[in-house]
Amino acid sequence: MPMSASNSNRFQRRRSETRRALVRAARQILAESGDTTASIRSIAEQADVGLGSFYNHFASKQDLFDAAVADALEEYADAIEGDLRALDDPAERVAGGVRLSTRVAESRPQIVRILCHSGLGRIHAGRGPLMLRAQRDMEQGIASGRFAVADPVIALSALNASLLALLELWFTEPEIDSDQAAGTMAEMLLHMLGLPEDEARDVAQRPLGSAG
Amino acid sequence: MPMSASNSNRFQRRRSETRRALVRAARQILAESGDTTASIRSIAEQADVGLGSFYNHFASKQDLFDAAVADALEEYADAIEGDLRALDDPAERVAGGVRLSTRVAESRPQIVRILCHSGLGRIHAGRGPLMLRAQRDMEQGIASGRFAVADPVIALSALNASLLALLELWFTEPEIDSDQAAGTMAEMLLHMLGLPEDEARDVAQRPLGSAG
DNA sequence: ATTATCTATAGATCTATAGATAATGC
DNA sequence: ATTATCTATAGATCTATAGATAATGC
Repeated sequence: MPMSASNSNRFQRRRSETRRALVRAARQILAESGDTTASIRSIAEQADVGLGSFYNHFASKQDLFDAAVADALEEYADAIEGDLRALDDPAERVAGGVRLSTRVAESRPQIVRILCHSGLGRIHAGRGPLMLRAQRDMEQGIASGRFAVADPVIALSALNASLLALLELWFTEPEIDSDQAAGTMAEMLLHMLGLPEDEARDVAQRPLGSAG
Repeated sequence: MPMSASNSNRFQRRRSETRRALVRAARQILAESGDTTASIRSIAEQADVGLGSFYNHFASKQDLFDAAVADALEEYADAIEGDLRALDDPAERVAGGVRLSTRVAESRPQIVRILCHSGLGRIHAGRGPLMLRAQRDMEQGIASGRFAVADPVIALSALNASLLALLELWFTEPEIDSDQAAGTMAEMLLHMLGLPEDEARDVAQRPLGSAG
C-alpha cells in the first residue's frame, strides 16, 4: 500500500514510515505555531514514535525542521509545476507563479503557513529547483526583450519577496479575496519588470491552469 | 553622565542601566546568530548582570527579544527620519526609504542584521511609526495621482517586502555595491507604482540626505 | 541473524524563586 | 526604610544513549 519506489522490502518501508511520521509532526508544528523550541520528546510523541527512534533518523532538532521545510517546499513546487509547464512566455510564467501561489494557499494551507513561518531568507537561500527555474525565466525574459530591468538579481529579489508578502497577507488577513489580490500583485510586478500597463493587465488576467 | 530624561535619581538610572544591558545583549545575539534559544542565564552573563535581575525586567525570553527588536527598529527609524523629513514628494520619499536603508546597513550593520534575522512578518506586523508613515505616503501618492496602483495594501506589501529583500541581499552578498543596488531597486519600485521609466530613474538618482 | 524501534535513565541543562547583600532616598 | 541586584538552589525539564524488545530477511 505505501508506494515508496526506492523502498523494496518491509524493513525499509517501516523505517521510512517512521521518518515520515516525524517530518509530518514537524510540519504540523511549523504550520501551527512555528515554535521550534518544542522538545524532541514532545515531537516524537506527536509523531507517535518512540523517543529513541528520533535519533535513528535525525542528528538534531534543526535537522528535522530543515527536512520539514524542504519537504513542504517540494510539495509546493509539485503543486504549481503542472499548471506552469504549459506556459512559454516568461511574463505569463511570472504571473502564473504569483497567481498559483494563493491557489496553493487555499487548497493546501499548511504548506503556505510553513513557508510564512520559516521566513524569507531560508527560502531564498534554498537554491532549489523553484529558484533555479525563476532565475531562468528572468534571464530568458530579459534576453528576449520581454522584460526591461537593470539587474536580474535585484528584480528576482523583489519578485520573490513580493510573492512571499502576498502569502503573508493571505495568512494574516483571511478576509481578502486572495485570487483577486494575486492578480493585482502579478499585474504590478509585470509592470515593474517593464511590461506596458495594459499588457501587464492582460497577461495577469489570462485564464490559468486546471481551474481556468 | 547617562542621559535618560525620565530617570531622575540614581536608583532609576541604575535600574534602567541593567535593563539596557540586557537589551544590548539580546541585540548582539539577534544580530550575530539569531539563535533565540540561548539560555536566560547565558544572556544575563553576556549582559554582565545577575541571573535574578533578568526577572526584574522581563517576564520571559520572548519578552526580552521582542523588546530588542523594537529597540533596533526604533533606532532604524531615527536613522532615516532626519534625511527623509526634507522630502515632500511621495515618490521621493519611497525612493529615499529604499536608498537610505542600505546606508543604514553600512553605517549600523547590527540593526540590519537584526531586522533580517527577525523576519518579514514581525516587522510588517509591527504597526510602528515607520509603517504608518509609509502608509500615509502611499495614500498621498495615490490621491495626488503620482502613483497609479489598484490596491494600496498590496502595493505596500510589495514595497516593504522588496526593501527587506534588498537588505537580505546586502546581508548575504557583501560584495555588491549596495548604494547602486538600492538605486536600481528604488527605480524598479517607482516604476511599479506607476511612474514613467525615465521619471522613475530621475527620482531614484536625485541627491539624497546629508551624504549627498 | 539482523535491524529498527521502544523503554528507562543518567547526566546535564534550564527556569524561576527565595533569601542575602549592597546601594540609595529621606 | 526601601529598592534593586546578586547568589544559591529546588524542581523541572531535556538530550542522548544503553540495553531490551519486536519485526523481518534469508
